[in-house]
Amino acid sequence: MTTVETSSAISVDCAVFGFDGTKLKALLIKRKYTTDDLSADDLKLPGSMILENETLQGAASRVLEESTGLRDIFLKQTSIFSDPDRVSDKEMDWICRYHGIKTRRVVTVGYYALVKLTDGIINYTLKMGARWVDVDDICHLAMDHLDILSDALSVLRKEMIYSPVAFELLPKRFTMRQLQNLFIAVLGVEIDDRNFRKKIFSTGILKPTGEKEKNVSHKPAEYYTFNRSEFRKLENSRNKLGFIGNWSY
Amino acid sequence: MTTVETSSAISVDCAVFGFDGTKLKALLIKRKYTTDDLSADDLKLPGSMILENETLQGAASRVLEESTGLRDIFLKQTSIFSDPDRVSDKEMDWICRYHGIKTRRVVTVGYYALVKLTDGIINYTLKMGARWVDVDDICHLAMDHLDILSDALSVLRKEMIYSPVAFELLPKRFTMRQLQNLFIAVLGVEIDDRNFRKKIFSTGILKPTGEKEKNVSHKPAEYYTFNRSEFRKLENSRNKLGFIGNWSY
DNA sequence: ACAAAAGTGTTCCTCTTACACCCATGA
DNA sequence: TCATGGGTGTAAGAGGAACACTTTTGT
Repeated sequence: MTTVETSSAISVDCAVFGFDGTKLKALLIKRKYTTDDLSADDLKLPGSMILENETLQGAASRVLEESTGLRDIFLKQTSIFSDPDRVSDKEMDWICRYHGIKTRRVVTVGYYALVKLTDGIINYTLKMGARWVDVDDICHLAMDHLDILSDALSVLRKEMIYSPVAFELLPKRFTMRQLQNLFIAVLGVEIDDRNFRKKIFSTGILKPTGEKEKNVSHKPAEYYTFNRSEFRKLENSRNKLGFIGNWSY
Repeated sequence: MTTVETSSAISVDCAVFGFDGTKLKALLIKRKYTTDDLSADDLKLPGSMILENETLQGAASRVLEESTGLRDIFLKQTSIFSDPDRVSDKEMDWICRYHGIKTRRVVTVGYYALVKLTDGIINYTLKMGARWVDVDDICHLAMDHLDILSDALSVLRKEMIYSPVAFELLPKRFTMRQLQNLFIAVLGVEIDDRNFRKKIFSTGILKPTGEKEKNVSHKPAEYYTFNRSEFRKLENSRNKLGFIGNWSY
């Protein structure tokens, strides 16, 4: 039996996703404190150490509110990053200085959040010195934040297929095309227009608003809303357990 | 910006599952140190604090090896349990004494492991004072370990449907009936014999051994093995991305 | 009138489901 | 010979995939 005293700092880092109608974006912030060794212009995910009386979920919510001004947004845990060497010594110095703590090790818990992008939020995040960057264009981040982001993205992909998280990324009213573009952007696949509409409508979770696009130089598209209560009903009548061994992939 | 010094002990707890041909079992251990307040006969999941230079996965592997004598078994992270009040003060005393540490808070990371039950392992675990208990019969565990176990079970259920983890729980050679019973036990559903065989065979991931049961008072069943390389092939040719919006549940 | 995106149906095919009887063995 | 579980086929229905043209609007 091992009885070594061992304790670690625990942080959360949030991959915050938004969708601009065409591209999937992630919220990145500039590191505020830089030293000679660490370049001033690299980006990181919003994150924080957890406070004494906080759950991890609570810490992640707080981070989200600090960086976007939003409460009650979709937020879910992904993985934990616990490699003892996940941050270099230099990075460790930075972290201790930035957070005003002293520790030899930081274990971080990844979260992913989904945000409905509006002008208000974009302005707010800009004011906070944050940026919404196309996920496809992100090839480097501070520390292991690219790993955390990639992991979050892969979780998002899975969830998009099996649960209606898509609607967390769309405005209240949206067109079929926006919904379809979202699937295309996140999953990176081509989707047939007709089959897509058929499939979505067959679930009955979309409610037509009767309103249409205006000032578009083509046939205006109808706006829909997500019928969450209808979805709940479907969810409860889940008799789809014949799905034994979908191992075709 | 909050700059409170904060650090926590991090532990791992492992839900270790085994299958005896009919029932799904979990490995439980008795708490070794008891006090006046804590009853001596409650059970917990195998677990440990993480050591200084260990990843979480490493700590979980170590726990598994300590409690089963096995290395290289299936092991995967589930969730993190970080409620500041997840263990009572009394429990906290026990933990500090048991692990020889001093801390105000323990965050624990859940893992689930899958073990091929053999006489060897059952004997080993018995010698270690551990027991294999029907998961259906477990209604109380120390601390929040029942939550951790339930969470692990729900992850196992999902994984059983979408990936071939079933074979981690079966001996190298197994009959169709064993495989089917495993699905029934884990998923809690009825499964039609003929459709099940058809589905499994159609994937091509089972290799007949030509060998049959002996000394059974009925037509002897054939033994099969899991064709992992064939599965890898299937896995790589995953062109099943038409699965858009399986929200029928 | 033209450019641009919205909206709409049908056919083919695969996969899922439901269902009942004979076979091989040990007792 | 009987009890026990192993092993097999088919038909009907649902859901997925592929595919092309007309409609509405702004310019």
